[in-house]
Amino acid sequence: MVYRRTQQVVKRLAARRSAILAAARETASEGGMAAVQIAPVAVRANVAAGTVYRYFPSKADLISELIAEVSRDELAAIRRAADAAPGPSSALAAAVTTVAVHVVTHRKLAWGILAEPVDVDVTDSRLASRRAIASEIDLRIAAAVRAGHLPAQDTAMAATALLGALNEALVGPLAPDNLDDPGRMRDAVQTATLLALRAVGVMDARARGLVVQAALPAKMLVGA
Amino acid sequence: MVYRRTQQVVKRLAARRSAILAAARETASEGGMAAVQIAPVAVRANVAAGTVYRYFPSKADLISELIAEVSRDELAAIRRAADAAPGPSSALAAAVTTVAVHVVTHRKLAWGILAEPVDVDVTDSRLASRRAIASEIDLRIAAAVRAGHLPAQDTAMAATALLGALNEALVGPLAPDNLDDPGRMRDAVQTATLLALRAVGVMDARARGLVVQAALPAKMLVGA
DNA sequence: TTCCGATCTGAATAGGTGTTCAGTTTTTCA
DNA sequence: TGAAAAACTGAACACCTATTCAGATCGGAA
Repeated sequence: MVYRRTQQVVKRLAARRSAILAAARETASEGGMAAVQIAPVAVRANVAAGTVYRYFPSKADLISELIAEVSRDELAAIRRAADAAPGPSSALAAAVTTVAVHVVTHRKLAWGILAEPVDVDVTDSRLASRRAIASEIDLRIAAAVRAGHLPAQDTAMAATALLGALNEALVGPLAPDNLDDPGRMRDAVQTATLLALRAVGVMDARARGLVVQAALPAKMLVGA
Repeated sequence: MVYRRTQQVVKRLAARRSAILAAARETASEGGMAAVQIAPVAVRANVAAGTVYRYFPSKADLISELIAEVSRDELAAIRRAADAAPGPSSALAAAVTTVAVHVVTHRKLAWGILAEPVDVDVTDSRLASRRAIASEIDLRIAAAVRAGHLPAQDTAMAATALLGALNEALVGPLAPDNLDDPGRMRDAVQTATLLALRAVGVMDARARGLVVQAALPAKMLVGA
């Protein structure tokens, strides 16, 4: 054996891998998944097209990992926000608001991860991503139900529907325009969150209160 | 002028056009939009691939018209159901139930029309389709608000979110399995409809009643 | 310094499907 | 019946981008 991966090399390899993923993420954020093509991503990451294949077996794997990464970040943010809340209802509201804020602030990326047509099959990672977020919301709904704050219900379907409502209202093609305007964005987030919370049975008045409370911490997360 | 389109020919042309569209629709129903390729559709419609292009300028046009057609049918069903209802709340419930029943009974088609990746750009027709359905729901929500049955709200976003909830819960990748089983299907439709109605502010108890009432007519529509 | 394997490069390749079009068939009408 | 026009056929083409791979370069050990 005359060659061994030195620490330095290991680091550089890892850095390159990250660079490629980051390039893919930036590209998706700017131009949607359609823009995530091997050649442009490679250029952005300062490598040749062929090099991408030394790090990812295929484009599908690259995009899958991009989806997984974004999904992990989002999940972490949701947990952070929810765990900081004083009770189950607040936690749910915080979780939902966090999702809402995240998707409006990264609409193209969110759309790309959720539903934008891609030429490779990323069904599985999209499913996993959805499942992860939905499970987390499911847990929070279930906790609120146990606390007697919400009516008994099919929490899995409730979580799914809640996210569907949020996504369609905020990132789907029928989402309001001018969501880049901070004021409109805040309104949209609050309105959508209110709808989502009412869907699972939070009473209207209570929901409004929770939304307003939850909005601040979630807003702060954006800067982080 | 030595050639004129005779009535017979006009009919045959129209029939062929319909046959091609029908073939596309069947193909989409069975295999999703991904299966809608020119060659297979042409075979199914008993024409050559080239002939498709005498009726539709491009695959994008073919699919766009497929989307528009399905959308028209759906809209008509919604209106029929809602108009038959005794009051604004019932009308809304009937409309929502109709959508729910339609999407669960034609899940692949619904998914294809809503969100499945397609290799051609059908953004516009998808948008138009969503907009048409959403507008109709919007109207119904607004009517219920005017009647004092629902709190004042952003009816446009409410309609969008409501449909998002329904679609995600019933046709999205997280929808329950075994929706082919009639019992499960009925449960899923009722649960999703309940969630959707609560989102726009229908009180829980009232919503349950409306859902049960609306379910029957909507079920009947399926057979029609 | 020198050698060898790992890594990188980027032009060439591959594969799949929408689209075209030259030739064939069908239809109309004098 | 014959001629002209429309309609149809289906094999060939075009296009696009993921993927490959032979050669160039880099990094580590003796």
